[in-house]
Amino acid sequence: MTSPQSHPIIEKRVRDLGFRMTPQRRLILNAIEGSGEHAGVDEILERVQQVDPQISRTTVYRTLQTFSRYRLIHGNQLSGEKVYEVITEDTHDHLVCHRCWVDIRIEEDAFKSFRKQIDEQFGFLVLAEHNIFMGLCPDCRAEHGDQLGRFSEHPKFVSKALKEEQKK
Amino acid sequence: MTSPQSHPIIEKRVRDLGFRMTPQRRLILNAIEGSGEHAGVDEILERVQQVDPQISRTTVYRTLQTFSRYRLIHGNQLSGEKVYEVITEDTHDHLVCHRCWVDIRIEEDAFKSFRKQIDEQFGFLVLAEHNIFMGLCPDCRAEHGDQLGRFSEHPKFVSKALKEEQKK
DNA sequence: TGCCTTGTTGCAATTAATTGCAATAGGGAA
DNA sequence: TTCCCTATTGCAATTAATTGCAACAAGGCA
Repeated sequence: MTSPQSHPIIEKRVRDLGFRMTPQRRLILNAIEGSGEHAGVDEILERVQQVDPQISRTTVYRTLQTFSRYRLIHGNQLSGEKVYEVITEDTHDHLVCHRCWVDIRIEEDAFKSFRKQIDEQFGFLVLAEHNIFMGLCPDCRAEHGDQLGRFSEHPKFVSKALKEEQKK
Repeated sequence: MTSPQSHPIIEKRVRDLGFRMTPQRRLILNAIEGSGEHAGVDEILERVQQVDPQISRTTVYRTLQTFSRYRLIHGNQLSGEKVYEVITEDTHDHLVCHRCWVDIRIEEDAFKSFRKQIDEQFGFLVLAEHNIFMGLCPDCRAEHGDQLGRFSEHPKFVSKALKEEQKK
């Protein structure tokens, strides 16, 4: 399932920045790309170790940090968990529902006019991409109205919740 | 300097949610409000312990987590550090420069049309507020153009960098 | 006001994330 | 292809963040 070469363009960018393309890094990039859009650290480590169990957690942390810093990947806080995605030309944003945690992917276009407005008004160039905007999805609005309710639900991923269950 | 009652409205919201208003929590809220806009965990702990050195780091972590979860405060990832601000009626966003880290505060208005657009297009109600949008400020654009440069600068706060220096 | 329930605190222990360093290996140059 | 420089890795150690639990105290109720 895991392709030997994650993404030729990214690999080139890694090298162009003076970094070395190691098997570990390739696997990490694959793990991020291969797991839907958003991958957490644990999920990445697990996927990576399925191929090579030798790879250390340290390497994963360090790679994510380095690549984030140089904008090869993008880390985002998604309800408690920090998740990563690879930055490609295909930029987009996310609408995530506070209540049901559905993740609606939207194309950059929707954000473009905001960017333009900020440029005109402040002269500031917004580079932010892969934004996650929390809110309420159409279904939840229809069912519960525009209120968040007394409390927002606990921000747990299915995978994490499952793992917790299995422990017990 | 530190007012005995951080913010009557917030205190009410805390109680309304069924939480208890303890001296520790009051100090923590004060610490956040009192330290410009964005306060990191260490800064909060330091400020709080200036008044009552007994207050534990655990309590700070736990309060921030609980209050974030219930949207009394808002945590944001600002270049490596997680920072908090109290959520009041006065919502606003931030433009932070990748290069010089200047923080430009902008009123919600600029974001409103984006919100409206998303509502019309997807039926999704964007609640996200206190957003931090990274980009390039007018000064840096004038000096260096619209490129980020080969690498983005290390995301360190002055306060943190200072502390590091003092250690050595 | 004083009692009592139960949310909250602080300690200690646990788990997660980061860092220092010696060994390893990517990949440019010969 | 081989050599060599140095970025990267993995281990162990350190530091940061979370959790369990007994003691404490906020604040509703009599």
